[in-house]
Amino acid sequence: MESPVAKSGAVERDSGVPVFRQIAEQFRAAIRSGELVSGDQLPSESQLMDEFGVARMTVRNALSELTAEGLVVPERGRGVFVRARPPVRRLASDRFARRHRERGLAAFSAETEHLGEASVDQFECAREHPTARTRDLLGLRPRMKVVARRRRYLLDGEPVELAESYVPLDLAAGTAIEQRDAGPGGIYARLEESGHILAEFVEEISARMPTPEERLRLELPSGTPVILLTRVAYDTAGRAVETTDTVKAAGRYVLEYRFPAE
Amino acid sequence: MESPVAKSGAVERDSGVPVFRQIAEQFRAAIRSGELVSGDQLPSESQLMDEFGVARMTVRNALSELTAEGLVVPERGRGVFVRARPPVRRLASDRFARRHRERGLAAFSAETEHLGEASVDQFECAREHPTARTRDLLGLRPRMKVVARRRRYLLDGEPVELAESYVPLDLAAGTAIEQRDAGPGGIYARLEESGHILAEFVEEISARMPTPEERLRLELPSGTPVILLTRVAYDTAGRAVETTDTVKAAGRYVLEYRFPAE
DNA sequence: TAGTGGTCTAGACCACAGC
DNA sequence: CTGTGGTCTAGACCACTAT
Repeated sequence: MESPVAKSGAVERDSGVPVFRQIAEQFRAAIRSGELVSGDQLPSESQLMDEFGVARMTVRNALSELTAEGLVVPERGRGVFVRARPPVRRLASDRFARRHRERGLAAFSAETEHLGEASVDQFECAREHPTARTRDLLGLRPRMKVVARRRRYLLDGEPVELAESYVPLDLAAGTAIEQRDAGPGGIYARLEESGHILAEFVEEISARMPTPEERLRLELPSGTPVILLTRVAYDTAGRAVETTDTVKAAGRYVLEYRFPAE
Repeated sequence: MESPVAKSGAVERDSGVPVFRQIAEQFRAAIRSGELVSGDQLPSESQLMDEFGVARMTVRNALSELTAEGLVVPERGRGVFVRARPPVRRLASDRFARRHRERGLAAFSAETEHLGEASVDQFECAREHPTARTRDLLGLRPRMKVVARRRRYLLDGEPVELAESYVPLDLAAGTAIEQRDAGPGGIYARLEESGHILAEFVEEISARMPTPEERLRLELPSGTPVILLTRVAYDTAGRAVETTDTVKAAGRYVLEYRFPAE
């Protein structure tokens, strides 16, 4: 394995800066400068031990720091590679416009129409008691139930998003909202058909590290955070008629919002 | 150190699940269930070695996994603690409303008016050539310069946000935009005074792990991502008159956007 | 001074990828 | 088969915190 870093492999033992951090910094610099690009292989651990004259743990410490930063991805039996940056997907805030529903597109389809081939490979639907948070978002009284729709979305066969939608039971009972396929235009279209014309969406965005379960289901490399997006839909009477929690792989998405300066 | 996990400290050596991961999972469960709460101290490394009958590296591996997930924070010479969750700050999308400027509040002040005492402790201002990305966002021709304002914002004395704003030089030259204190209402107020009435904002949001420099400047514990927010301000003529890149500690913020269902 | 986490060494055995 | 990263052991010295 030839690496620009390998040749200049030198660390100061008594500089006060830990050796493993010096090694990590050399690779950080190489990646920043473009010397190493997406998919490039780093020298193996044993090569790095030789080149820097350190123990294996020191090398692994350096590599795990880079892994935690999301810069490199180790592959068992193969090597450590500079992380490939999948193309970024842009979600514009008009993605729930009525014109999309009128063309028969559900929310996720409208979002991703130009981004790839969308599909759902995990789906659960149930009537249940909402969590306190969901109850607050929907403005429900205690003991009222909701219809919960949980699903995993794929784009071109790769998992990109986990979503959980909740609709108050009195609005969803017996409708296509309780079916796997909620019909053309999705659940928003069904809600409007039953007289709840949508007036406003409120979205909340935050980010954090994924839970182990989310890392598995979204097939995330370590060192990559998730974006949490919660949307609440209000009808023209000001009632919250639906809320969706989504977990997206950060770095695969950019969210865009436009708003007037008033 | 008494810990609920410590007493049930048991791992299966040949279950196929790595021992360090089993140890980590026990603490994850304890934190999830509320058995361990913010600020609680975990058993020390040597206690964990005894309780689980493993080597120190195995214990440290478990702890570093929890650290990378942002669940715990090690403190040198003191111990490992369940991470304190600072209060979440909500930023509503009306935070740039003209009414705030008319009250003399600059953007950050309007954002954070109810959240704490805002201040700036690092400031740089320079005329320079923009990066390709900034030039695109502002729709500038090559070789046009911008005024760059870089600063670090504090809330109640704690760093919460890094911001870099860019204004085309022809709009900023000689104005208060080049001063540290851009005056009442901030740079948006100055732009409107010079005839560029603001019409629309476009914000882009993404998230990633911080660079080492960002981690230092924002005093972030490891295992906590940052939210990147880029805003472009357009005037009534449709010209991009300003753009700001901000880096926020995720987990300290929730962003909120409201938009009509159209 | 005793206890904590931070760094580092020098080994070992394993599962997995690729030839 | 060889080389890779994944896991684990058993030590060592250090800087820092608290008492």
